[in-house]
Amino acid sequence: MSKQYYHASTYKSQFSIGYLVKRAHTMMLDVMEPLFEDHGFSFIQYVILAALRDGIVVNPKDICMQYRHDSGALTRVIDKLADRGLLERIRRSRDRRKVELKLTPAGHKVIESLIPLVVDKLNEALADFTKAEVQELLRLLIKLNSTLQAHLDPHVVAAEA
Amino acid sequence: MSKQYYHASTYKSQFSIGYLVKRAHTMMLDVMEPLFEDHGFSFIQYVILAALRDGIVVNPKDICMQYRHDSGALTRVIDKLADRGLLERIRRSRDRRKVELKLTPAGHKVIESLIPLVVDKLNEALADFTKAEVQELLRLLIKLNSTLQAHLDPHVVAAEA
DNA sequence: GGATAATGACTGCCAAAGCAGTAATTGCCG
DNA sequence: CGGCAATTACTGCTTTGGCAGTCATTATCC
Repeated sequence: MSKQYYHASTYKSQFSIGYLVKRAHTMMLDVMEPLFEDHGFSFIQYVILAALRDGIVVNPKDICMQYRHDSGALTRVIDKLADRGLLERIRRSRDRRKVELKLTPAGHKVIESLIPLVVDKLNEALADFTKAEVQELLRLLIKLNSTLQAHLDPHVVAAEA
Repeated sequence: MSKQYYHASTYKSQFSIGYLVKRAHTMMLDVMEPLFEDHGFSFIQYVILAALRDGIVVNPKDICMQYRHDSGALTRVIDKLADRGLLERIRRSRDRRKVELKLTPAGHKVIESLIPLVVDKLNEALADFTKAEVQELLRLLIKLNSTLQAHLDPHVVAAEA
């Protein structure tokens, strides 16, 4: 059905998209995590603040799915951020099962102070790239992600009803 | 010093290389992990077997650095794989601090049986890509990784002594 | 409309990762 | 050569993530 770029008989991890993505992610963590720890935040805490800032997530459930974080563990992380006054939980009457997460002014201030540090590191990581290469890498990653997303979603693929 | 692709004032996570790589990694896990669990292996166990198969790592230390896995935690994972007879620890006289990990025939058999499953999923994930796109994505990821690697290594960059 | 299933956040328990410290071995430098 | 720092694997303890189950709320279906 799908074309064969990889073949079991010739497969080597070194040229696997999976391996290369994992490796990139690993090294990104190595670069980024110290930034946040210096400011008293774990990586997942940064991720949550940044995702809220940019509207990537609204509810805890969104974070669980987007970042593959356990629901139970997440509750406790959010507790800590809320205790520090960086975000608040809001129960809307629309669907009272859901909790809407919202950055407080203090939360906004924190995430905005971290962004420049991240931007610097990203620029360093891309120092050898031309502008066209960066754009192409972005395009291909976005394409890969949308394919993976479609492959994961139980959503309807074909036409029906 | 380094060119500015990202700027703090316009930064949005959605177009961050870091975010996109993390997202791809997350979804790869969502796709791959069930494969291994069905066969009684965790993802990290698969990673270790595959890395040994392809010569990416030799010692526990290699795994720690390559995959950012805690040294202590890793000892216990290796214990279990050794208990199941999939790999063995060898002390060479060359440097007796190091432990060389080696797949047993049973270990080889297991990893070879898992590879086709991985290959299938990778091909599905790349179904919408042209061959040229795949090659370009590989090239750019490898380039990104080598830049990150250089940035992380404490090794000497400039000329000296 | 009312029973039943599904959803979302949360809690308690267990397994795994992260941290610090230990022991054995090796590299380094006078 | 001899002392000290660095490296590697490993062990105990703490923190965190993963899992199962609960409760409240909403959607579904007869």
